[in-house]
Amino acid sequence: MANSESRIDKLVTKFRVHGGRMTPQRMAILKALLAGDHPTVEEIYEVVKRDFPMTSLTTVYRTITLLRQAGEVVEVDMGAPVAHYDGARPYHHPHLVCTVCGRVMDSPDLDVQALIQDLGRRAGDWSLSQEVHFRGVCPACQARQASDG
Amino acid sequence: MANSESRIDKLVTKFRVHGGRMTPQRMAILKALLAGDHPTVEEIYEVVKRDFPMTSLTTVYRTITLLRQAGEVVEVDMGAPVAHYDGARPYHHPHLVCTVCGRVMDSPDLDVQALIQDLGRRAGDWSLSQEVHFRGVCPACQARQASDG
DNA sequence: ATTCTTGCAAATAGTTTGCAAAAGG
DNA sequence: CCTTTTGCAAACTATTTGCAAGAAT
Repeated sequence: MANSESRIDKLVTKFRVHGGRMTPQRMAILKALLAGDHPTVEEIYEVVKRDFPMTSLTTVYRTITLLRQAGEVVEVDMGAPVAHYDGARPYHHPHLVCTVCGRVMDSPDLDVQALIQDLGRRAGDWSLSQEVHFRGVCPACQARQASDG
Repeated sequence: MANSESRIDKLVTKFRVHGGRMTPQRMAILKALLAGDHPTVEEIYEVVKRDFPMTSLTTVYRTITLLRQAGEVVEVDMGAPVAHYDGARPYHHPHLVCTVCGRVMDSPDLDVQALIQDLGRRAGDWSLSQEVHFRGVCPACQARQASDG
């Protein structure tokens, strides 16, 4: 947990530096964001409510929005139908998204630099980021599909 | 237009084969879908209304849903905030999505087969499709950003 | 004729916003 | 104290659905 400890510290600092205030709600949201694996707003909300039951969904939305604006959280939204958030690696990088359960996973080590540069040029000079989304079926859902009908 | 003519024919056939009926609304929607470049439901609706003003948004949604179920239309949805549809190439393939204007473009020729197989295996046996989304800024929006502030 | 399709209006789901009360610095 | 943040309720946007009227085969 040493990693997420220091990441928490960085996020707390971020709030103060930008004139923001550190509230119990925000602290709980930061922890839940980092504890989960690409959680949705709803998932963060559920975790936060355990320790801090009076926190509202609205505040989770607002805090995530703030962190996104500060460049400390990355959104993974394939519109299916809810967005997931990555607070651990707040820079664009490739993700795998399960089309069955919606689960989001960081891509294994993959260098897309050369690929997106070549692709962007050939597309007529698009400036592509490393925000690349792959879609497919995760192992758990494959197993479920095999055992069901 | 010989291409989209035959594609229209294929879609019309698809409706009849599956016991569906060909209505003026559906015909207009098919044409608008193929005439546009990755149009949204709203864009299809606007085009359809020119020739067939009494068509409803609901019917556009329902027709697109039907075509998706029949495997004749592919959805490109990065949740930002509306989905775009590709009726010309109804199989999964890479797309470029502009993070500024939302425009969707087919990827230039790109063989992702080897990439997704390697990636899927290394991710712990995900079964990845060729539905790959790259995000970036299109040339038009780059120019606009350069000339604005 | 019978079944499918349509249009409307209402429902839904996720997210955002206005506002007065509460809390941080 | 003064400003920011919160929680609630209401607004909003994209999409879906129930239902009676209308159209296709």
